[in-house]
Amino acid sequence: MGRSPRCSKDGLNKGAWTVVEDEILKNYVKSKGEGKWSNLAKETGLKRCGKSCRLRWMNYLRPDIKRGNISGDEEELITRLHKLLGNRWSLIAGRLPGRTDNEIKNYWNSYLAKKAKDSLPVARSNIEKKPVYGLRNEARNDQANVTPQQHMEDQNHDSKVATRPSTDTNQVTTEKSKLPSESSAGSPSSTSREDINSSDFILDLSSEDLCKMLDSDFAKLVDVDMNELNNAMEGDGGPLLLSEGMEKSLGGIESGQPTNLVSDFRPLFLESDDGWLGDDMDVLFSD
DNA sequence: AAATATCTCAACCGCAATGTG
DNA sequence: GCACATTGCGGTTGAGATATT
Repeated sequence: MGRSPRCSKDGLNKGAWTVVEDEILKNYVKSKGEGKWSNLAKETGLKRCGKSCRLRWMNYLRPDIKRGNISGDEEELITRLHKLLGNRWSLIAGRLPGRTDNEIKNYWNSYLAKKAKDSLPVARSNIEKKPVYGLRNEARNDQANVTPQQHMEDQNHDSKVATRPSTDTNQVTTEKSKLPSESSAGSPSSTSREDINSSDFILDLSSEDLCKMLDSDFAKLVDVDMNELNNAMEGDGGPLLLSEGMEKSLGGIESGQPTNLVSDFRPLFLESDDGWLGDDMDVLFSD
């Protein structure tokens, strides 16, 4: 599966990984830890670029990766997070223990995006249908003739740990301050008040992670908006208006009524004199 | 049974951010 | 401050599996 080797530039292998390559990579990470991907090839003689090694480790060889069908809860969480964050798959993956950004991205593109596009509610009846693919996966897993990779996979995931890897936290804390994409996959990514206030979503986030998310991303978002808003207010742009769709998604805001994005979000994202306002909500959070 | 369409997912690519000398 | 190397992310590709005609 996957792409076939296209070239052997610089003598590097491309395409599907072999069992031997996987073993080399795993052994290296075991002894040296993650991070020094470019050194890996030099020190082990593995004919793979660092990028490829990292990808293989992150998406496949990590011992804590969870395989199998996305559960209904996970699907709902993905949907909510995508609505909130857009196509920031690594950030979304950070909230789903054992799931990789690639896996979530694939799942979204192959299934949830269509659902979102069709504006279908997340109906259980549809979820029940999905196991058409789930059955396919199960059938694959049950196959007696598994590829060496699949075999390894099974071994790996039999012993998988359900806890989040420490890198997940790093993913959140080191996430770049990109704004949520609105152009992504034709799906809504506006930040809805309903989502922000959604108790189950909030409960799903640990206070630590949420604070990190807010500190790393939305605080910057607000900073940008503050500057841009000031310019817009004083310049030719006039009051910052939200699109009709965005207003609707924010809920309770009459269409056409000028909306001050900053003032709407400020209570949620900005710090008070005594610290982030969310601190007061910590009692609501659970880990 | 064969041809065709659809789906899945591992892997590649390009870009931007970050680190290093 | 600059140039180069490395890392990380999101978008995209395409082989193989499966479903449909």
